[in-house]
Amino acid sequence: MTKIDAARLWSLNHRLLMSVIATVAEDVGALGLEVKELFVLSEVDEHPYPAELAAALVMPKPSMTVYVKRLEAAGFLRREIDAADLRKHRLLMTPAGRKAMQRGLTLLADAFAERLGRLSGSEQAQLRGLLEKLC
Amino acid sequence: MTKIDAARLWSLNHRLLMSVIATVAEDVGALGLEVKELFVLSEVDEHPYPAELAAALVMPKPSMTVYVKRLEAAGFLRREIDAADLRKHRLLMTPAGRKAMQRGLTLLADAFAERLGRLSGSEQAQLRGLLEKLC
DNA sequence: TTGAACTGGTTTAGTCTTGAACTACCTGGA
DNA sequence: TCCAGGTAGTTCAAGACTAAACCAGTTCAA
Repeated sequence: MTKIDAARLWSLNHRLLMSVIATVAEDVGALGLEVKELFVLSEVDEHPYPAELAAALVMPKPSMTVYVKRLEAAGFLRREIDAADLRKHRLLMTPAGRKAMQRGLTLLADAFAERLGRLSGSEQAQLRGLLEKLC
Repeated sequence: MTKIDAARLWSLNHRLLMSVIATVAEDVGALGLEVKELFVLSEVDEHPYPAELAAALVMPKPSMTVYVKRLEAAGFLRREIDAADLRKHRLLMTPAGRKAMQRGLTLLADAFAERLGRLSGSEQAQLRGLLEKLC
């Protein structure tokens, strides 16, 4: 694969993601969530601290402050001081947050699945394996 | 593949792309280009009008106005009125623009290739085939 | 214990992005 | 010909984003 081919591959991939986001933005918004907020929510269980989340999602810390604040105001997230390190804010998803997250992820998955539908089952499994190696 | 799996797959893919962008941002900037401007440049040959470009790259028209203006000011692009339709601005890449584009794409490809290096040659070919079906 | 260096999170201030409204132009039907 | 409805591109104001500076709490070597 030449270098320009790799860039082309990258660009195809990028366009795919952007168009899936554009497709679901409105329906996700109806849940009271922005798409980026949905991504944040979806990683809270695995990365329960803002700084960790920011690193995991490749976004600056101040942006995370904003998202967490909005998610908290919307009742999707609670935060409590970590007893072991008083600088840290441990994030906890509320039941409403979990529900919104699951609905949002379903919307995203449906839109993506519509694209994925162009692949056979075994091709989908292949793709999954390849992407996991890349991440 | 369940719906949540598809969302997971999507999220893996998204994180991969964002981290590749973050990696190359500085070096691409040294060429006098933002990463998004690089994407714009790379599609100019195929979509020589701003509205077309905006649609192809899944971005709003006003953003395209800004990018085109910057690329023009940087000497990477020229624009001329389309004789057949005076509303249209036909975009033409300058030699400097083409050079910057090629260098930028190489940087992007290198960063992506570093990730791709985790895959065997046949796996890379598989990935390419799968993404082409999806786009 | 002290304090220098570090880390988590927030604030601020300035930049970037984009929805809505606009101008200029095109098209097709009366 | 004329005009109503549509498209290309821009402008502007408002909202989103983030780099830099900051505060609070932690760590660890002296």
